[in-house]
Amino acid sequence: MQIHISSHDGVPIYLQIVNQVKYLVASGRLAAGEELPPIRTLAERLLVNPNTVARAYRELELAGIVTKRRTAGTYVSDTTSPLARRERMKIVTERVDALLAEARQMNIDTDTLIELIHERSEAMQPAEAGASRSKEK
Amino acid sequence: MQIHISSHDGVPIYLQIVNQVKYLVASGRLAAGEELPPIRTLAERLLVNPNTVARAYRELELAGIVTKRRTAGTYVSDTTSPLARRERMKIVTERVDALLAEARQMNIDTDTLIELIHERSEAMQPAEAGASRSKEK
DNA sequence: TCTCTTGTATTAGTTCAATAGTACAAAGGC
DNA sequence: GCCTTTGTACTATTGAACTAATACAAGAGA
Repeated sequence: MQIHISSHDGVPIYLQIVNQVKYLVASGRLAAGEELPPIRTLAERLLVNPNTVARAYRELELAGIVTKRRTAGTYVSDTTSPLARRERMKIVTERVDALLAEARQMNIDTDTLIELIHERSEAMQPAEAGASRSKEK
Repeated sequence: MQIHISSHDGVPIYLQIVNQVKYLVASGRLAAGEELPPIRTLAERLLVNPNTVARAYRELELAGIVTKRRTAGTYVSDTTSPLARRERMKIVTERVDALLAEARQMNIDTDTLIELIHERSEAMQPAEAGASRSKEK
């Protein structure tokens, strides 16, 4: 599993791990059922404290991305399950609400906002070929 | 100007001030050109240190919401000016990019996202009658 | 010019999130 | 049963964000 930490670029180490694992899973490079490195192993490789990795794994479990089995290791959850999708929609909905609130505060109407989203979406570099995204919805 | 601080509900005082002023401006209760209370006055009223209010005003100036004149006071900026709008769009664009990144990470495509935005937008309670939003765009 | 009122700058204290150090607990294989 | 490997729990340290105390600077108006 390819993870890289940039110390002191502002974003906490545990969050860097969380985000990169999320990305690996979203892009299909980490398949459902696959095992993540043990906490200590990853901690050693990244030169951080095991607790920091443990925290990242805990957040990932909370987010439904992985499942931990007490002494057997940590595994990628089945992301395509309806529950997982529902959870993800819940999170994105929160972000959308926040965005709408801010846009309203700035006198930017919904149509303009959606137009902006189309623009930025097209401007984004396309995902990797191996991504599983295209299979969903 | 009606501002209330709830001490220790987690969100920093200066941010509470920023948000409430933003809201007052967006809702039209604070019109462009109107003067905000002097830093010391508001600090006294809210029972906080003048520096805390000063920080809030600084953030508001950065956000283009208000303009400070060295010894004359702080005034609500003309929000309808093209420059101000450009600044606001810049900020919202950042938020949009972050949202798109997160959605992609969660295997939620742009169409689904836009659909969600429509839903949530309609679910939001309508703005106040006095808002100036309707005049723009 | 003087003085009052405005925002500004510098410094220090306090709180809290992030990380690390270290010891514990549980399950599986020999 | 014992040992290794897994995740867990507790405590301490550190650094950044927030707030405050206090002194400074500059413009408006009598």
